[in-house]
Amino acid sequence: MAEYENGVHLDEDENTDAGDDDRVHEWELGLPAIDDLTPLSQALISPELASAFSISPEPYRTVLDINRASKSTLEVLRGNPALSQGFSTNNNFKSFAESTRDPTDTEQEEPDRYDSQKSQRIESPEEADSAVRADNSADDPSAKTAKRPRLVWTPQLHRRFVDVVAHLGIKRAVPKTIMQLMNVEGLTRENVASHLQKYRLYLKRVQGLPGEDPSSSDQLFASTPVPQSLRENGGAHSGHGNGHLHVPVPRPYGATPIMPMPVYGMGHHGPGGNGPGYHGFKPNPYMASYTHPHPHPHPVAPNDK
DNA sequence: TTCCGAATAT
DNA sequence: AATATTCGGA
Repeated sequence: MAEYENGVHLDEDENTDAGDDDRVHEWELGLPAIDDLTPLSQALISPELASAFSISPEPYRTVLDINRASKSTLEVLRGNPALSQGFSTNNNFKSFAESTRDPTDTEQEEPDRYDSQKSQRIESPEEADSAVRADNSADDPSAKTAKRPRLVWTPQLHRRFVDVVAHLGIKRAVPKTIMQLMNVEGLTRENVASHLQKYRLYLKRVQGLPGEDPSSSDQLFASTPVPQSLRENGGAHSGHGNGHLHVPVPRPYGATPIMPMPVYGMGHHGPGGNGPGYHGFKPNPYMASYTHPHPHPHPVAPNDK
């Protein structure tokens, strides 16, 4: 399937050597924010639909592969021939807005970036790429020993999280792996573990008891669709040798596309009247993959533990 | 030894 | 409530 796709093309009419970095930068700025794109984990068509129409299953590819690929792409774009590997600690996309920063800076740890302009958070890829902390007073450059400020799970981060977890499937979704695949600067395994714990609780709640008052649920979680790949399934991945065994039950569309309403953005307040209807997110082209909490939608091998 | 996950702490 | 830390067990 196509990856993040943007119909952007470069104009070749001008110089091609001199201000390359600038041009690349400019080009990058024109790209949609990472969160505006349909997530990699989200199949463009539902599995049911795919098999119903005999669409060849997408070759298995891990997010890791994709990350690596995009990294190479970026490096090629900026003419960096150093294509050595080793990604888990490298950040692919940063340095976007970093051209304005000190170019001699070699350090790239320490995820400290917090907007002093609280009212305007620009949605950009790097926003989700570095963990946003609530404090940036400590400047100990060593990532160890220094107590990191509490991680704030912004909608962007959570999105990424859900994305990765969905990709892995509930069984493979363990903190370390999630953390690696999320590839968020400064994000620790503990951070993920903690969030994962909570997320699992949330899933249990929601999948168990249908028809609940949305107001009683977490805003953050409620605003993110629960991928069907999380339905106590091994994760629809490489595992099966040849999967003709599935009984796809093609469900025609017109089902019940849920469009979770994002209501976050500002800090803690009750459901009182909020001023500006802050919407940071455009509706996602999610397919109707998740209708109502039906216990067993599909051919699911109860392959839990 | 590293990692996971539940319990517990802040 | 949200996130961190602890801790027993795989």
